[in-house]
Amino acid sequence: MEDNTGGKKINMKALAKALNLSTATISKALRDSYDISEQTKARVKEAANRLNYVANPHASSLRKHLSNTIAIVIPEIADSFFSQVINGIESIAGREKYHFLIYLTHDSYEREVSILNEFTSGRVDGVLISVASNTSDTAHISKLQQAGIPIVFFDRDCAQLPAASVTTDDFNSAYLATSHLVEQGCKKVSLITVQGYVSIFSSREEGYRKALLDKAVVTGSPDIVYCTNKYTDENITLIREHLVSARPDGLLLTVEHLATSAYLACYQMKLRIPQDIKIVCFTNQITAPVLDPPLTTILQPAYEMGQKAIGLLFEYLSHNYIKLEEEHFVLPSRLVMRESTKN
Amino acid sequence: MEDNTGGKKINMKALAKALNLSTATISKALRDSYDISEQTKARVKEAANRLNYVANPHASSLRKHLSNTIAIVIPEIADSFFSQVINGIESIAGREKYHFLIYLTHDSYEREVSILNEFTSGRVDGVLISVASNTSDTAHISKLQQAGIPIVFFDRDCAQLPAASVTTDDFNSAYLATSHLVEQGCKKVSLITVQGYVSIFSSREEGYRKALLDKAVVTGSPDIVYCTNKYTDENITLIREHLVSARPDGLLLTVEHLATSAYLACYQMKLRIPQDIKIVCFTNQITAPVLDPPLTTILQPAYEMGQKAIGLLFEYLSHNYIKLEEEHFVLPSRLVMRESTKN
DNA sequence: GTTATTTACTTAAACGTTTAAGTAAATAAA
DNA sequence: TTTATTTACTTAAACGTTTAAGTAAATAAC
Repeated sequence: MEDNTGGKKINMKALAKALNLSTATISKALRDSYDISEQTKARVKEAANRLNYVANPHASSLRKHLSNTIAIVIPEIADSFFSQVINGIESIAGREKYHFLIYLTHDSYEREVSILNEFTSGRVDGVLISVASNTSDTAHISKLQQAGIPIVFFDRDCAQLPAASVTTDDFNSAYLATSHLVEQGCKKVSLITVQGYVSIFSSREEGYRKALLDKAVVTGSPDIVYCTNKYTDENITLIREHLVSARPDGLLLTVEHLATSAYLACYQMKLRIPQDIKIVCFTNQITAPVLDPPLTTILQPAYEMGQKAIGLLFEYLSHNYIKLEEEHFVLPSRLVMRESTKN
Repeated sequence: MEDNTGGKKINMKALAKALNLSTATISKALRDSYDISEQTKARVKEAANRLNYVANPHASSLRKHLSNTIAIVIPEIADSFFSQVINGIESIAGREKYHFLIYLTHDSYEREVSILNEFTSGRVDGVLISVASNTSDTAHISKLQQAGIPIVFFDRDCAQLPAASVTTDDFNSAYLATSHLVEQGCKKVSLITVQGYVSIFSSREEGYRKALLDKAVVTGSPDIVYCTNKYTDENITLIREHLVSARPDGLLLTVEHLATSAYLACYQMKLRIPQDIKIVCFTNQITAPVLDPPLTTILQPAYEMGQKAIGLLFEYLSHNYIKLEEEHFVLPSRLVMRESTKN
């Protein structure tokens, strides 16, 4: 590592000496400064290329107060939603000179705090974050903003904070999905969700509640099961118990991994989907159409959300002065109807 | 950004002045150096904490020639395999002081080359990579090794290179899966795969071929369809055409996203799984047991591969001198039998 | 009581860039 | 021809750490 005898660590000074120029000239030539002759630029670039010179990013960042690095902070990655978001981000940013640091909070507030606190150090130029579901105190986020680090929320935002956000219409989607279940004949729709302070869960819950209220004539009262936010057998048990005790004929699932758990719970209970119970899930899994039965989903614009979020950040960073805290985008989700809610 | 009037960018010098100490003392106190008194250490740490001081990582990295950053280079992220690998990596490294840069090659050799070339700059202390499927020339990798940057391959390695690798037993898994299909009664098993120089694909193909050879009495000759390595309608068409022209009664799918495509193709052709055609797929998707019908899978130890790969890198980086190029781990995959191959 | 050692610091150089300021030579303007 | 401007560089400081080397005071050894 330190003494890599093989690789000759070529730096700017070495390059300068090789070309009999000053490091200043090298630096400017490589960045196409106007006050270097074309001839010299060509000479420098050729040599840099030939010797595999790549500028040390730590030195540059230190000097320029710019890291050309963005932090992506998400709860989990084993989820097609976040995977697609990252793809969206990368589709915009890959061609730029930016680098991406990825941090997983595992949906823990404490981890989120300690991760974000570190960002005041200049490690990153901006942050894209989908907050942990139990994040209610937002001091760590405000602190970062006060330190001048731009933040864009995506998917899960903190409504109370003045910060840019790119979300989808969770309330509406849940409302539509619940209505859809009722319209397909469900008399007793339960919500299977996870506990959290985060807007997406509360919005989805509210959308669900509102739909039931509006359809009060045909539906029972809200009935909600709170699962853990990871794929475990525990959730299957929770859902099964609920199926036994509450006997719902419709389920709205708010998280991707709950689809598998709910299906398995129904199989185990010998409940037929959609004859005995109808199911809708918020998910972007590509397998939805080949499930047994094909799953009606609320498909979120994950890729586009990633693109929009990084787009906002870049716009801010390139000093096209936008007021980040005033930027709020709500991209529409889409209800994709399949067999699991067939009448 | 530059003049963040609100946030007072506190650095070591400011902290030193506030405590009437030199920066050297601050630096050492924060790193628990033996030649600072306990009293002073406490004072420094308290102040650092109170003032939200976080050391500038660019300055540290520049001075120490260590970035505490690892690059993860993968083809795609919209894939539960790589998601799980990243989770595995993070499970080991999250508690350490390391940061992760993520790079997507989109399975393009050219992108891979340009990404890796940049790593000679000192940006990262090590690289975890799963190479692009069309990577055959490995000069870019050797170059990095010669520059002293440790590399660990996972999943997709370059067999011809002397470098650490953590893979799974692709040949064997494909062999077992193919044999399983034959044992379940298939007379004509086709391989649906993607083209690539990468060992996983060639190994899986060889395992498939070998199994057919060994079972020559009952099976037809190898029949292989090469799809594109992303989830597109084009692949569904390719598979359908193959179903028509070759009339296989068994399919071995080598990539996760092909499961959905193959199922849809069969549905469209009114082929019943497993009665008319049996299917096995290399996939870690959690929905496998709730597909129609439940899918027999080759489940790869993705999480464990991530853990092992980062473990090797850390072992090397902490100067427990291991010869990285001699470390080769093959973790077993598991054939999980379900309805899709039922007799 | 003098000398050696230890303790707890400080000084200053270094890491590899970038950039403001400076400069000599060439060209243009007067 | 003298002065002003432009061209194409160089010098040197700065970014914020870390660390080798130095040092004064306190303690220990003799």
